[in-house]
Amino acid sequence: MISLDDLNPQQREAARTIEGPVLVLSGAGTGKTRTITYRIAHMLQQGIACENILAVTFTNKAAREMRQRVRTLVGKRAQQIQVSTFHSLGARMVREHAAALGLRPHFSIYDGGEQVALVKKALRGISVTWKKYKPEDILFRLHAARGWRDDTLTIRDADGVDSAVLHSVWDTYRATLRSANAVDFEDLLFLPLRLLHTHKDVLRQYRERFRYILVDEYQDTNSTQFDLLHTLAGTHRNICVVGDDDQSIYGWRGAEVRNILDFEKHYPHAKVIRLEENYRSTTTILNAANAVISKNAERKAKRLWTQRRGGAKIRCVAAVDEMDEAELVVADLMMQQRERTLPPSAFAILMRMNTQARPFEEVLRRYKVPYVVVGGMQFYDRKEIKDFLCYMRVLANPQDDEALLRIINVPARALGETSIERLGRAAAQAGTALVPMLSRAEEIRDLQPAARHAMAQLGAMLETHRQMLAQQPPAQVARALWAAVDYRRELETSSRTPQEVDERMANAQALIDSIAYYEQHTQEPTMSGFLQQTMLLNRDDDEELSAGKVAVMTVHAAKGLEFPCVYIAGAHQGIMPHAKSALTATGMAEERRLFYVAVTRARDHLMISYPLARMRFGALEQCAPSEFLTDIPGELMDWDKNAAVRTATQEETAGFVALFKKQLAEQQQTP
DNA sequence: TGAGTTGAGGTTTTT
DNA sequence: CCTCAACTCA
Repeated sequence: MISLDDLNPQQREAARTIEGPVLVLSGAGTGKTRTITYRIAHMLQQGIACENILAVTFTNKAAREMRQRVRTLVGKRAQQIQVSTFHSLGARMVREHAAALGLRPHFSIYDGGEQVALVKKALRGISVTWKKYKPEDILFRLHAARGWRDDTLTIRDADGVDSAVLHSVWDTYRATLRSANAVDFEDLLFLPLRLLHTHKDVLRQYRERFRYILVDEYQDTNSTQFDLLHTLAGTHRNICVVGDDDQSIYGWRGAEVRNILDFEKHYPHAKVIRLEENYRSTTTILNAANAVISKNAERKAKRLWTQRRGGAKIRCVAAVDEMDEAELVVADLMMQQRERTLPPSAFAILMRMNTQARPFEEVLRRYKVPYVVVGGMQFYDRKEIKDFLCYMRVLANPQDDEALLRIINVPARALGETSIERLGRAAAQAGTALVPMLSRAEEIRDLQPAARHAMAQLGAMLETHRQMLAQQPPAQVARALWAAVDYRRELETSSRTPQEVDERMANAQALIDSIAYYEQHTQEPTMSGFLQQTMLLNRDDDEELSAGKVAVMTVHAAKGLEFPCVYIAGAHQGIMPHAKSALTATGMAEERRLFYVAVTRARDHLMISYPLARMRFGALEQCAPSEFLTDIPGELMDWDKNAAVRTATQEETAGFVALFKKQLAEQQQTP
């Protein structure tokens, strides 16, 4: 049994208001997850059935955490509650109604990289070079212009891009997906929406089932996600959204802050609850954060406060260049660590871009400070993992031409560009996908005998294992195919050391293990089921890997996290705010929110740094301190040590750096 | 097919 | 400056 008395009055109000639309504005560190989980537990106590609750998040990690925490509150029956990401919910709906949406059951899901590849291909097809037209940009425009009813484009503002090009690319893109029996990430939201609007019975069924909807990080929803939620919540309007407009930092990806700002317009008479008591940071840090964010014009008024008094001042440091900045930060970090006997995991170094991490990595490595760069090369980004998954995709969905093209000559089978092109032409003529055409290689006239043979062999191998899939569990088939593929041969040519070969083989092996794991935890395991799940599960929980290490990451990656000691690096004009975003008012507002998110990650200590000059495009460039620094009241900051933030001369800073380095050297000698 | 060369471009990236 | 990708020649 849980008691809502454990919550503060506002949290309690949020947990207790079950019926009707509710907007919970939860500032950073105000116990959002706690409130949500208590709310769910309370709903169950009120007799609401598990299966009538739908909780939607953005990340798998958030979903997992929510499920876990509800479970500790209410026990095993929590498993019955549908807690999922937008995309996994969508994938499930698409899977359950594949036929109605014109898909065959074992459809593939194309990720961002493959979407870009398709756009490139389409552009090449109409001989448009993608110098001026960046594929990512085209893709963004296409998805923004797409209507969910059918796939027609409504281009309002082509803005420099030839709309005929957009239409042409779109047609090719859709046709390719269709013939590959594949969907892209956006389809996982669009197709459910279309389904609900075209099949009233299905709509009724989902509304009946999901009578209570809860949405996390609502400020990050895009217009499709909004429509989907709005459609599902249609008649009952039992929708509770939780979010913080001040932490909306994904506008560039299509997130609409307006969704949260206009919630009361979309849902008249909605109850609005503000969570403003912060349980994370010191007064100093919160006051600084409040000062920065209050400069934003359009926002839901709120002011974070805490019962924690005072706190250390925010330190501000200017370094000579980026390398010096890294030295200063790491030196300080090591001193803090010693003085306060904190583990490395108590520290985070936050930056605007991944590329800024380089000097920090170098210095951390030099001083043997354990660290992780969060968001670098991910497990699923590795070539061997992608190749493995493509082999499995080809098995599960023989129409998946993209997957086949990736692995058709990996390991090398002497199938070059021309042979592949001939295969493609023959397949197009026969009106079939590439995989079935492989087995009919002898029908392809102009093929070299060697290529013909290689194709027939590959086709036979794939066909054999595809048939195995009908009788044997997926992990077993995966193991068999992987052995037959002789991928080690590929690794031996592309790896530098024998250890690397073993390591990369082990990576692929780990995937086979995860198929086995999936089998044990799923009622009707299929290869395509595994793949669909895996495609949506990127950046795996590297929590174990990151335990006990200093976290180096972008501010975006740090959202939702907290650390006793935070360093914000590269806090200068051009980076924070970023020059490209500072051009528009909305961009600027988002940069400010980003800085706000960075500041509010800190529990106790915050140090902000920037280089006075940095190498850029080969030339040394002067850096001015971030304009956001001037918004922090002076009494909260400590910059008298170096006076750099106002106008440090090179000499002043150089002197400071020298002093700091000397201190560091002393530290090193007495470890 | 693969290594070497040239040239452009250089934000963030939950799924 | 440094990286990535397209192009080029052996």
